[in-house]
Amino acid sequence: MTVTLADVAARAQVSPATVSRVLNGNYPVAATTRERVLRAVDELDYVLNGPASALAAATSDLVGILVNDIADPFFGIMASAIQSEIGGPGGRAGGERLAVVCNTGGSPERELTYLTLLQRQRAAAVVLTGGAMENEPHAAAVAAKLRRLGEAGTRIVLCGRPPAPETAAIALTFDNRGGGRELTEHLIGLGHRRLGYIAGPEERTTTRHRLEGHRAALAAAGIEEDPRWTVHGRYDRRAGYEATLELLRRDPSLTAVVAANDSVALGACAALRDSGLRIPDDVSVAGFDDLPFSIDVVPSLTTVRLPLAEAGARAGRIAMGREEPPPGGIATVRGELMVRGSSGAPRE
Amino acid sequence: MTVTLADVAARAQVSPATVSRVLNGNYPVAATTRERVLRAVDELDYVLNGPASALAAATSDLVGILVNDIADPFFGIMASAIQSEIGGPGGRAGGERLAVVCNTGGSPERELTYLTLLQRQRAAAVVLTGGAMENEPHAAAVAAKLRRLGEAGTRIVLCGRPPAPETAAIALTFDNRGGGRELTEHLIGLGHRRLGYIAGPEERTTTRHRLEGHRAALAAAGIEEDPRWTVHGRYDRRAGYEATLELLRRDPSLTAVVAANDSVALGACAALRDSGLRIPDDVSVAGFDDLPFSIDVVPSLTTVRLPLAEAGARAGRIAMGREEPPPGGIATVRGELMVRGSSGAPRE
DNA sequence: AGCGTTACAGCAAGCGCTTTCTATACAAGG
DNA sequence: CCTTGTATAGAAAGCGCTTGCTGTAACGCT
Repeated sequence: MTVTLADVAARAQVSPATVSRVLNGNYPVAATTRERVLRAVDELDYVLNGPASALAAATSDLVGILVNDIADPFFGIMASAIQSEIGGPGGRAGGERLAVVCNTGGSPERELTYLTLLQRQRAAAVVLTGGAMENEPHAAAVAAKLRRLGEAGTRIVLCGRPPAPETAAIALTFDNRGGGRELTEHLIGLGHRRLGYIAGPEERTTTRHRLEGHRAALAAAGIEEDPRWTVHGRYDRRAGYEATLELLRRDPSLTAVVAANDSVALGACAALRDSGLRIPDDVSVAGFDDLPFSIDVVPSLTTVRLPLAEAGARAGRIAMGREEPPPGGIATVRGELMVRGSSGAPRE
Repeated sequence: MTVTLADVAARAQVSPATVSRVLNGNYPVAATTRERVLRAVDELDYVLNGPASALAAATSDLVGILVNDIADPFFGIMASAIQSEIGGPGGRAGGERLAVVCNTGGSPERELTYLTLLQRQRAAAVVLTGGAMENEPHAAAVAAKLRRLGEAGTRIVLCGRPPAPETAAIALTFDNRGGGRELTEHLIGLGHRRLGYIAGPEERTTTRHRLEGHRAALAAAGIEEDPRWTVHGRYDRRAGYEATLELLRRDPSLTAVVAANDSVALGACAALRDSGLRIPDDVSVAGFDDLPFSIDVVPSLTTVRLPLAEAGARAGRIAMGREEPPPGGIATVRGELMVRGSSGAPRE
C-alpha cells in the first residue's frame, strides 16, 4: 500500500541502492540517473521511511530538547533559538533534523524517562536546558544516562545548566550567582537594608545559585540576613504573589523584594499593589531573566538580562557540531544588570 | 557494542521473541520467565531500539505538535497541555509516547516540511495549533499532506485552527470572530466611537476572524470604520508598540485601541504611555487570549480569555484516541470576555 | 593496442525488532 | 491410556532501508 524505495527503483529502472544514494546524496550518481530517480520519487509521492533508514544507518535525525516548562517563555525562547540552529526545515543547517521539545515539568522521573526515550530513538543530540535538580540519586541517574547516551554517539549540550562532571556534556552555564549578587548589590547601593527574597523551588541549582549570589551581596555589605526574609515557591507569578504576602506578614518593614525570576516578580508587584504599597516608592522589586514583558510592565522591571536566545543558538550549533565547544567543555554566560523603574531608593 | 534484544534473550535463556513479548506485554508470558527477562534487561541496561521496533511493527510512538512560535506563551500553554495528555513520561496515558514540538515560525514551507518529517517518522498523531495561512496554494498543499498522513493512519487534530475540509482532521476551533465582536461591543458599550485596531499578520485566519468580529461589532453599532484605524503587524509587543504610534499619528483622536492579542496590547500600552497618554483615562486598550501576565500588568488588561490549556488537553486526548471526537469532527471553543482595568469610558 | 583509471550502478548482507505460525508440555476429559 | 485443549516458548520470515564490495563500461595514457 505504501510506496517503498523499491517501488521508486522499479519505476526509475534502477536498483534500490541507487535511489537511496540519490536521496542521501552521499555517493556519486550520474545526473541523468538522478533526474530519473527524482522524477519517480515525485510521481509516486514517495516519502522515506524514517525508522527504516535510521535502523539501517544506525543514526537518526532526531534532536531532543529538554525543558522544564514549555509554557514559560524562559524555556520557550531558548527552545526556539536552539531549534532554529538545529536546522529543522528552513534552518541554516544542511540535513533536515527533527527537533523534539520535551517538557519535563521539572520532574526528575520525567526527565529520566525522556532521556531514555531519546536514547531509544538513538537521538543525534540532546540539549538540556534550565537548572538541574540537586537530588543526589537523581543527579547520579541522569549523569549515568548522559554517559551512556554519550557513548552511543549522542552529542550532549547543557544550556543554562551547571556542568555535569564525568560526562561528555558540553555546558553553557548561566552565571546565576554573579547576576544575583550584582542585583542585590544594586539594591543595597540604593540604600536598602531590609530585603525580602522570593526563591524558586528548593533543590534546584538555579534557585540555590541565585540565592547564594544574593546572600553574598548581603554579607559583603555587612547586612545580617533575617531568616524570615526568604520564602521558597515555584517559578511562576502565583507563587510570587503568595510569597510576597507572606513576606509582608513576616516583616512589614521590608523595603525591597528580590524575586527568583521575572514571572515571580510580576506576582510580587501585584501583591504589593494589592497591599496598598507603591513600587518603588514603598518597596522596590527586582526580577531575573529579563523576559520580553519585563520592560512593559509598570513600572518596568529592574532585572538581570540573560542572553537566552544567544545561548540557545550557541547550544544548538554546538549540538550540531557546527561550532567548537568552549575550551574544557564549559562556558559561563554572564547576565547583565538592567536597572529600570521598579527599583529606587527606600523612603526616608 | 550496544546491547540488543538478542543479548537480553541469551542472558535470560529465552528466545528473542519472548523478550519482545515481555517488553510489549501483549502476549502471555509465564511470570517466572517474565521475571527472568526483566532481570536480564536490568542487568544489561538494555534500551529498546526505537527505529527497529517502529520498522518491524510499522508504528511509532511519536506524536507531532506544530506551533507557530514556541517562544510565545500562547503556543507554549497549548503545547504543554497537549503534551501532558499525550502521555509522555508521567502522563496519564499508558504507552510512553514522545511528543515532538515543532516550531514552524509561521512559515508555510517549514510547516509543510515538518509535516513531511513527521510523515517520514510515521508519527502516530499530529496536532496543529494556531491559525492557518490563507495562502491558497499552501493551504492546498497542507490539505493534501494531511490527507496522506490520515491515510497512513496518523490521527490529526487541529487545535485553535479552522477546520480543514476534505481531510480526516478533527478541528477544535476558537471562536475568534465571536470573541472579537464581543470585545469591541464592550468598548462601544462604554461609549467609544473611534477605535483603532492593531491586527496580526495578514493572510492568517486568526487575524482575519478577529478583525471580522471587530468590524461586525462596529457595523452593528452603526459606526463607519475609517481605513486609517487598522494597522497590521506581527503578533508581538514590538509590533504593537509601533502600530500604536502609527495609529496615533494617523488619528490622535482615537479613544480605544483593540489589539490582536495580549502581547500586542502590551506594546500598545507602552506606546501610549510613552506618548503621554493614560490608560484607560485617555485611551482604552483591549487584548485577546488572556495570557497569564495580562492580569498582572497595570492596568490589568481587558481581553478575551481563550481556554488554551483545556482545548490543548482535549486535543491531546482526541489525538490519543482517548476521547470521542466532537460530532462532525468540528467543535467551536468559545472565549470569555474579561473586563478589567484597561478599558473604561472615553473622556467627555 | 593494451592497461590502468575513473565513474557509476547493482548485489546482497544485514540493521534490531515484531509477529505468524508451529512445537511442546502439561492438564483435563472420556 | 489416549485425545483434545490450553498455555507458553521458539523458529523464522520479514519490515524498508543503507552500504561495502563487486562488477563493468568508457576513458585516458603510453
